[in-house]
Amino acid sequence: MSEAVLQTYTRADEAFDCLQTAIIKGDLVPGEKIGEVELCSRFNLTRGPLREALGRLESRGLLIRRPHAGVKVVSVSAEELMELYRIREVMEGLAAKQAAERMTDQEIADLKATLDSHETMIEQAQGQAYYQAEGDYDFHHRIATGSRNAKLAQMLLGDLYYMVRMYRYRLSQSSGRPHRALGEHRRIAEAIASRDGELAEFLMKRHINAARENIETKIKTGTIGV
Amino acid sequence: MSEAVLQTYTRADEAFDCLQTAIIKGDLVPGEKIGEVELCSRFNLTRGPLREALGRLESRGLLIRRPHAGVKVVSVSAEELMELYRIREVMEGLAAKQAAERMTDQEIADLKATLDSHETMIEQAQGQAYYQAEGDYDFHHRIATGSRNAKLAQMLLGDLYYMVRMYRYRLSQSSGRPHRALGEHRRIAEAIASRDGELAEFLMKRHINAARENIETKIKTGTIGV
DNA sequence: GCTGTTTGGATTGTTGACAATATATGCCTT
DNA sequence: AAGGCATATATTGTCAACAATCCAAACAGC
Repeated sequence: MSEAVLQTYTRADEAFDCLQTAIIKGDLVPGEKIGEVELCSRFNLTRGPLREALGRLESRGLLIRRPHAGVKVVSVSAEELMELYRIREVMEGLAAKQAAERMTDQEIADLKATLDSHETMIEQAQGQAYYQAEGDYDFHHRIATGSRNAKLAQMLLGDLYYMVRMYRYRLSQSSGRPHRALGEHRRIAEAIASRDGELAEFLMKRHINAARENIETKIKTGTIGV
Repeated sequence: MSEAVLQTYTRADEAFDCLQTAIIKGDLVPGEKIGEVELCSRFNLTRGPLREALGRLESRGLLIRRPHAGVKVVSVSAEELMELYRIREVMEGLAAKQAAERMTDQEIADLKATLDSHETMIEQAQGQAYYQAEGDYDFHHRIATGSRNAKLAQMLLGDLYYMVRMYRYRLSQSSGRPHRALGEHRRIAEAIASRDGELAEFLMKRHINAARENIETKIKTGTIGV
């Protein structure tokens, strides 16, 4: 949670984080119109920083704001979630390719260590969806930053992942295929370790596509609903 | 410029547009620290809407804002421009693929008409870089929206294109290969018209990659500088 | 009884003033 | 004379009040 060098943490940042997590966790239900003053009293903020945070959130597409008509959290649909995964597929494929070319040996070692701890977490806390999700997020996070592509990492970490996590909370944990996902993660890490960019890209794209299909079938079979 | 249904246009939006175009056009030089009050007097704004706009711009990565230390426009590098094109390659490839699957016949006809007018523009105004750039932007814009992928279109049109256009203005027009680009555009349009998604994706990726290489060689040979 | 208008209330957008913080200058110490 | 520290200024972050706008309910007209 706490970053290394934490410059003066302004109220607007606080508001931004609060609202973002609230949206992701579903505390702010989508579609419902919500007033600024209520948000202020709910998060102990004033309207100045709040409005700045709202502007940022709107720019990131997490909420819609019509002038003089209030804000509302974006309503979600299964199709849009699928579209998000299609974007992730190509972007994370690129990230994996560039990571294979540019990651340092140390970063690769850390990546593998992450997978080890992830494995023990899965064994110990079976079905503890939260840790699985966090481990999955950590893996993809490392590859995104390892791509050495600032804009790519920004778009993945700053936009897409928050969106996906929002859906995830709403679906009360999606994947539920920890072992298979872990195996796929390992193979991606191996491809990166052997500096095989094309293979890493291919495996990553297939990995995300599999996750997408997994969710799609669950939605279609009615296992989970949106 | 003027959109069809223009909801009440708030000052913050105005500030956002002003600053964005100023950044893209280079009126705000990168790296230079600039104060809020100066920005206000320069664009006839007050600090409230200005700050909101600054938040949005920062969220989009066009400027960096350190608390109590002012804002500065992102400084650009040739490598970052190359990274942008790599992102464009995969994302627009996806857009082309989905556009081939989802565009209406009317949209495809419009796309082809766009290319026709683009051709006449190139013939009439040889070397008029501005129109070439606009035509190119129009083509890619149509495909992005035609993908029926809201988030993809938002990321392309809302983030990447502004970045690329910023660099473009700074390089005082890049491509300079209108005929070849037009031919590539036509082949992409044909692939979309024949509903061949994979081909459209392949051609689009190659098209953007070629543009990237074109700029890269120009930078390396010193034809243009950043 | 229904539609169109009008008025009232509430909410958002905006403004200006106040407080907190970082940078820069000058002084003191070594 | 050079470096570090303290102060001072200027700039940003924050706050509370004002003005503009939209939504809803009530009333009049058909």
